[in-house]
Amino acid sequence: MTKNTIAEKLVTAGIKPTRIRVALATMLLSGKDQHVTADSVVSIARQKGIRTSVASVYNTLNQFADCGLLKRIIVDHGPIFFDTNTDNHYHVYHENSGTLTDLPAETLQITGIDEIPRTGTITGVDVIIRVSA
Amino acid sequence: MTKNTIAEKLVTAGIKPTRIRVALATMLLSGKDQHVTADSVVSIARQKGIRTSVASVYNTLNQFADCGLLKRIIVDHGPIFFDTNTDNHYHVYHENSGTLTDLPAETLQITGIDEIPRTGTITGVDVIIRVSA
DNA sequence: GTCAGTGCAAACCCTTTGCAGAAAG
DNA sequence: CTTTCTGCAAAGGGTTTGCACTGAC
Repeated sequence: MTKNTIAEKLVTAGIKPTRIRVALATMLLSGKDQHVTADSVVSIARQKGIRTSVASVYNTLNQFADCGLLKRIIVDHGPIFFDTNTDNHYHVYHENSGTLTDLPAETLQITGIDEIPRTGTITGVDVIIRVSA
Repeated sequence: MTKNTIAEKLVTAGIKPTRIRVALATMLLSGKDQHVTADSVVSIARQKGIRTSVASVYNTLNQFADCGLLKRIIVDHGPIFFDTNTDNHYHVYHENSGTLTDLPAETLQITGIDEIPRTGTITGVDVIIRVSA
């Protein structure tokens, strides 16, 4: 049942629901919001008995991100975080632990974005609040 | 004259004004605001006849950033940008060209930061508006 | 049987590090 | 002379790529 809706979600996003894609989508897209790295996904997948590789995980995560099922978050030059919450929202980065937490869009009010000088369309507004203990 | 004030600026920041440090500081801190990468600094420096190496440029830029003379900007997994404008401000990232432009702090009004749930102190608020042609 | 998907290993880019030589006081 | 700085080359971390194998229709 869940598997069906996950597979459908992939099809709707324009991705063929293959074995690992469904496996990773089930891991990532059917539970609660989480921030994962490619490495953590490989570990979790293997714990669950899913046989896969780093390359396939990167391929899959990038496909998911490219079609809007995941959001990429860049906080520093370390690993890229993938956010399963694709709603418009912001992030708090805890520098000591290297972890992220979500900040719902309502928490911050940002005005003036429409007035910025630009050519083209805005594809994203990334806000990261860095905190240190 | 300029050299003296640059050297003094380094001393004030707690850095001993050595040959490349003064050379790079002169390149970066005495003109107008710019966004550079380690690689671009090496190129520019060599064009100006300054003999240096990638390692020294990284060392120097990191020292400058650590003591507040430059700001690091992370936009993606590519090279780190160093911003010579250390005032509180935000950025527009032009995805097609891979370039950054500044957005003065007054351009955006962000309210609600004080109310976010956190432990510790806020060490930075990074805002990157991504635009694509 | 065909063709996309997968996994391994190697390549890749950017950054940092180890160490010997150079420079500054 | 001593100590720090510099530069080269090698190592390092994270991601992507090339290519043969697998698996689904």
